[in-house]
Amino acid sequence: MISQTGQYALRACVYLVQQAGDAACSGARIAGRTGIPAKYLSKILGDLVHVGVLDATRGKGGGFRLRRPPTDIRLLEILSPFESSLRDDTACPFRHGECSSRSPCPGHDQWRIVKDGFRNFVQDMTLAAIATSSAPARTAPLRKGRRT
Amino acid sequence: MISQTGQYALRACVYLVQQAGDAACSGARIAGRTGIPAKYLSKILGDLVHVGVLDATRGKGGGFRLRRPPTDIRLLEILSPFESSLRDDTACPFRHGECSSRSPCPGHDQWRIVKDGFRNFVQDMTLAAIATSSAPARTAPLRKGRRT
DNA sequence: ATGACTATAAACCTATCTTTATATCGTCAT
DNA sequence: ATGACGATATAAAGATAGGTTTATAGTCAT
Repeated sequence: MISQTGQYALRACVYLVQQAGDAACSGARIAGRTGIPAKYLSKILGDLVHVGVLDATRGKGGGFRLRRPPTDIRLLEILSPFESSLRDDTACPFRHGECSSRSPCPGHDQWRIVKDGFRNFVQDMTLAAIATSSAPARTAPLRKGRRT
Repeated sequence: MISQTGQYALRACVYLVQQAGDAACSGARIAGRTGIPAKYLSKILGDLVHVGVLDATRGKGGGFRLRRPPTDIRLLEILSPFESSLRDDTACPFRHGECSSRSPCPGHDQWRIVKDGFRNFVQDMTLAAIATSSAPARTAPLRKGRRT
């Protein structure tokens, strides 16, 4: 449901939150602790720099760090560079072309509940919420069935 | 959320239900009507024969047809040959190893609601339900949050 | 009637292209 | 010089296409 790459991105960011605060964290270090293949992770982290989730500083003592506080980063932001289904609104999987909200195919509504469940999850859940080992700390309540 | 291939499989089966009943339908015909690349579809349909969803007869007048009544076929059956996430139970996307139902990470429960929503959908929804153009005709009610 | 021919259609095998996952090398900062 | 990011190449998987083989059913001449 979430691609390997997407999961790597999430896990790396979670680690950065836990490693909290001060110094930057090298890619190699994150890879070691999270069990993600080091070289591949470096590419992923690079993408997260491009979209503005991470900051990178090179050279000795450099590494990656979150650009904004984790309470302000939604999972959607971390995942969307890697999950095409989150970027372009995928069409109805049951019909060829002619299936919209206006003339829905059977199953359309039920499917949207599922799809929206996923989308709302990554859209409302913050990085802080999944990283803090304490209480759920849900910043925004999950609302279901929001119509598009 | 559902792979291209999985969507093709669903759409082809839906077409077979609509084309209802009697004669077998050639792969080329299905491809033409559903807009699915013909050669690729033939491979997909072959897979669906292997798992017992479809019957195939060769030669003139041959083609594909459903092996069982569509009210008896769950979407899960059609999708599982193509969606690895439906076959092997994917682990928690937020943590490395140590995250179970017993010691859940934050976000674990919310994520399971989303994941179960998807799984229950494909598990409960029948092919007939998404193919009949009339009322939803939901055979089994969707239950949510069933714990594993 | 019956064998041969032909049209039809699935099955199979391989080749290409795109996306995803991974490794190698180069570049920059201290 | 060394630690660490960055861009580029390779590998594997998913998606697509081409062509050949095999099986079946109808047709047609003898």
